[in-house]
Amino acid sequence: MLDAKLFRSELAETAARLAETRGYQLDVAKLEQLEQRRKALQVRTESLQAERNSSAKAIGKAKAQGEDIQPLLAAVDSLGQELDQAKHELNDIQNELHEIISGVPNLPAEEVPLGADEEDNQEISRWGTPHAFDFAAKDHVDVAAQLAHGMDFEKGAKLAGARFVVLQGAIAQLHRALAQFMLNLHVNEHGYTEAYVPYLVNHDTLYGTGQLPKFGEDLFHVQGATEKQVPLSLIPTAEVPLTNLWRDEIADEEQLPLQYAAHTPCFRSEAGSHGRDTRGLIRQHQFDKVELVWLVKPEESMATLERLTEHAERVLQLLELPYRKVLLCTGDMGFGACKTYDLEVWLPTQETYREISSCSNMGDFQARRMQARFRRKGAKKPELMHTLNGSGLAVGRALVAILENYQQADGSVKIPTVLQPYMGGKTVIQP
RNA sequence: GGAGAGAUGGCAGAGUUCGGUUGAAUGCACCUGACUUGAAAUCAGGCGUGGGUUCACACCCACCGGGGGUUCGAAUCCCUCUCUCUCCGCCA
Repeated sequence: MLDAKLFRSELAETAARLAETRGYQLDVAKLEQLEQRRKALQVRTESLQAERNSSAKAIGKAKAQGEDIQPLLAAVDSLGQELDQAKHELNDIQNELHEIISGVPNLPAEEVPLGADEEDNQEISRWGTPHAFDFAAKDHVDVAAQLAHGMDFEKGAKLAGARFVVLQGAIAQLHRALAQFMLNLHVNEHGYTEAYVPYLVNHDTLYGTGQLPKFGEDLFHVQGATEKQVPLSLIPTAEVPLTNLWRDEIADEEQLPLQYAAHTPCFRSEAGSHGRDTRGLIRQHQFDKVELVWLVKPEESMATLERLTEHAERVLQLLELPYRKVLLCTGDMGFGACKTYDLEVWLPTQETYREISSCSNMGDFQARRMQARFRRKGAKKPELMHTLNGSGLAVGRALVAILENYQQADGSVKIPTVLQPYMGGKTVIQP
């Protein structure tokens, strides 16, 4: 959420910037009108409340002294009704304002290139050289099909439906090895605190990181056995629980920066992507991810984004997977981000780079929703933190990349050196 | 699953019986000043969060787990939800 003050004192500029960067049309006239009414109503409501408070005190005093309070009661007779009405009107307006404002995306950082979609993203760097195959390279589905136990989409469909998979044998083990390797790397070498978190979260938590109210249809919602139980939702990423660890908290300055890493499954309804990436493991309703989250002081967030991205890159480098780093343009960034790097891994059969990590600085956008704050030493007022998150990496897509990049002519798949200790020393998965 | 107790400011902990000047006693922690060579101890003062009006000074409003209700007035009474703790049962 953007600072409400932007919608009051700098409405025109904010609207122009949102249109320029995000193609987001802010209804300026409506906001102005609502804001005007809000102001009048709030002043009126609060002065009625002040009046009620002082009357109530006067009545209390008179009663204590044994005076007749009937005339005083008569004097405030109509006040209650008036106040009720003013409160309701104010409440309606504020709800309306909040609904509009909480649906406005974050403003991109200055240095983010202007653009409408992924066409305008900026390639920053490339690492590694795509392997030249002297045989016809297969995609990960076909590679896996040749192995003793593979990737079983039919079983996935039987058990749950489309976009679910069952992994078995060496592939399942490789999948686990990847997650373990990543988490160990970040915890042991990059300073992250390992966290185990709930996979089901409440609506306040989802609001905090920006999934609600606007993107509820991207999630799986879970209702307990009784109507009375509070509704929960499956996390679409560990960013949600990790970042919300500091919702409604005030940290001491010395506690920052905070950095968390967690390996969790992620659940996405993929409501808007019917027909996209239907083959293989690329786009599933359930996938595993190692997520990295930072909570920092505002002045440190941009430098932290670089570090966070390097940590994700390090995973690809150690796995020896060719990738490129892309700076997303204003139009392609997520709702809450002010700057995002995507890491894209090389997939030989698609002859293209596919997203495997997304690292974002959310600025104070989530922190404001969550009221995640810190207090500088000696300062009276708490300040909003900045939050960042990045995948380090998506486990399923990393598995895809390995199967495709490490396949050999005989149908076997080499195991990347760094994963071999996690595979009982095995160096290759045989057909 | 059954029975009971509880949720108050950074922490601890009064207030809830019998609603009234209580944004909330007291202690600890913390900050500022005095004393001191320095520190400790002591003394004095300060010390929650969010929001609104205002150039500002300042003033006002809301908040005692969440939501709703009763009332001129609710931390205090009623309803409801959530969470925590104790005992029994069950369970990975």
